[in-house]
Amino acid sequence: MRPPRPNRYRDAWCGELRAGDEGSTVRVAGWVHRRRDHGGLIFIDLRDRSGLLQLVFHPETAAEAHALAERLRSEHVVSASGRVVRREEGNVNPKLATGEIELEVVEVETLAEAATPPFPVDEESPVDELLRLRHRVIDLRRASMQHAMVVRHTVNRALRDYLNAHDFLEMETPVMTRSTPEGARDFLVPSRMNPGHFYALPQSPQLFKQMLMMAGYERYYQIARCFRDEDLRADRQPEFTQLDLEMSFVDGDDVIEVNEAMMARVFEATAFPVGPPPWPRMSYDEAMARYGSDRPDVRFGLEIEDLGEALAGSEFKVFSGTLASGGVVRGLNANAREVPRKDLDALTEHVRRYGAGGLVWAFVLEDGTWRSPIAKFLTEEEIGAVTARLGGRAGDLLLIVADNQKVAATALGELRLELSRRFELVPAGRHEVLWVVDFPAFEYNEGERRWDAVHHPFTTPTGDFSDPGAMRARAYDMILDGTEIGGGSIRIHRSEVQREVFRVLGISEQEGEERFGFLLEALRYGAPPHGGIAFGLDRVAAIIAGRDSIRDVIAFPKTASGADPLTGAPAPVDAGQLAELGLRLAAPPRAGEELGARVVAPSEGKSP
RNA sequence: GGGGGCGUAGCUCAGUUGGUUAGAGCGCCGGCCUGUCACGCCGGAGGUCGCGGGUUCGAGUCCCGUCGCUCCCGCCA
Repeated sequence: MRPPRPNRYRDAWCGELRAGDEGSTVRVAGWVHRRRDHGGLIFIDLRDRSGLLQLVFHPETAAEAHALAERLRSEHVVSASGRVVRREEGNVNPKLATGEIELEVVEVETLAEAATPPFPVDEESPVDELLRLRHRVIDLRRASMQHAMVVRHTVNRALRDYLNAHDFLEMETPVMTRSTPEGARDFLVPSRMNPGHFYALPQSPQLFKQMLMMAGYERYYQIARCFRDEDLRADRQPEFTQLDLEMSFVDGDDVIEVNEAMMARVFEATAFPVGPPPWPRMSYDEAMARYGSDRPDVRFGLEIEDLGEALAGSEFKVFSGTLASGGVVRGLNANAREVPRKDLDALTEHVRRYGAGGLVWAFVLEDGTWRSPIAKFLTEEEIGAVTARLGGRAGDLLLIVADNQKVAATALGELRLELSRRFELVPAGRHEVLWVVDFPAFEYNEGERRWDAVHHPFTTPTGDFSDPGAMRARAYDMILDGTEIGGGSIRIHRSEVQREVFRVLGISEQEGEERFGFLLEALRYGAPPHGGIAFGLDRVAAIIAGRDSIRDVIAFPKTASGADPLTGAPAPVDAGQLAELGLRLAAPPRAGEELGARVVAPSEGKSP
């Protein structure tokens, strides 16, 4: 960090003083991280954003400062001046960047006292996340949180640096808008001036950025807040941040190349170990077949193989019946490892969660036969063929699922991931980026009995509209370590194609006009071929910072129930506000005291 | 909407088969301590066992309900 502008509070950063500063007189300011009072000598670790610095208070040479230091407590805010001295041999603390020196304090001023924090500002013990969120200001002081925030900033800065240098314009789009349909539920904002009418918060700036292309802006980007009113997960928040970008007169290759260069810059800036682009591209079909997922984690093996050929003539009904009805039999080789019966049952339970009827397990024995509940139903040839297909050797555990194509793929894909967690199959420090391409354009929704867009309704499809299931989308996803971090496509730039897609999706002429009339109209006045992508910045930052939850890279996140324990949002509003908006509640709000925000307030009222 | 885990001191947790006055470490407060760095030593305070109901002579412990946190399925790119 650059030195601070000298003022009455400080002229140096705590964490940046070094042996070379020995002898200089400096003033530092920050929070009391720890105090070690020896009765005579007092040591205080002072913390600011740059790090820790040990202050020493000598009773003889600085009696007044020493007396004041006796009263200092954790998290008090102070400004202290003194002389930087080199520590004696043996007193050096190698764990501290500033460990070779310390500040011999001459004068200290308390700028603010602090109530005892509800939990320590250190990394030693885990703290309940609700408590961390309730006291987020304290939590954000911790070094690991500050690091996560810096990582996030570094990601943002690298993105902006790259895009600014490549003629992208940073442009803003409305947050109060008409719903842009990505399929999720919208957050709504009632309009006071238009009773009964609502704005929607954007699920993404999708249509606006397309219209910017139609307006001739060529290259656009935005770090955009997006909103989706759906149930949360560790990697999903009701509001989240996307890097959104769009380019005109481009093909998929153009977009992919720009984004590879951009993300390579991000990985470099954050010292995240990923190989240089170009990164591999894998078709959707291949990803589903080999990894059972459209966001394959390729950091470990355990690839899925099709066993249909090996079992084509099998008499075993579970296999023959599945194959006869158009299903598949697939499996993977979990390699040689001790897996007790209890764990096999747990793995079976795991695949059942994804719809599979069951899981067949088989241990390959020295003589090539199997120890397996189904061994007696298969011929020696079939066992040999399956073992060969899976590359099985003595001691290996083979796992097999028979089901329809989609269930078998998903179940085995999730089984792979579960095995990698259980047996820690991902090598430490290994990270892999790849693109998944050639997605199907449409997917048949059995429940609703209609076609859904796999990407979104504005993606250019290829193929014949008479057979939507066979059409492909000009779409691409960037996958990092088995997480989709970005997804984009070449958009539709001709209104007749857009109308055809709406027709496939069952959106009537009238409905299309009502919901997307503005887009269709813009298309009529000359739209350039264009395409772009959006990255989930929270996910990118979380992976790079090594965090399991995106909440750890968001300064003020919400809990899994969508509440903010810090501010108490969401909260009831008074009757007057509702009346102004022309709204009346169907049911009274639950008592505020019951909300998580108010339940835990352990140190309230405890002041210094 | 469904399933799993969790809820005991400020924090992190233990608490046996239901049994007297609910414990530990850290933190906090007080005392001692001049080279510590998660300082050390001595002493002390601190509890609506999430909340409500039930069973029981007796409930932190068993049952029912409920609230909250969290992970997952559904949902959601």
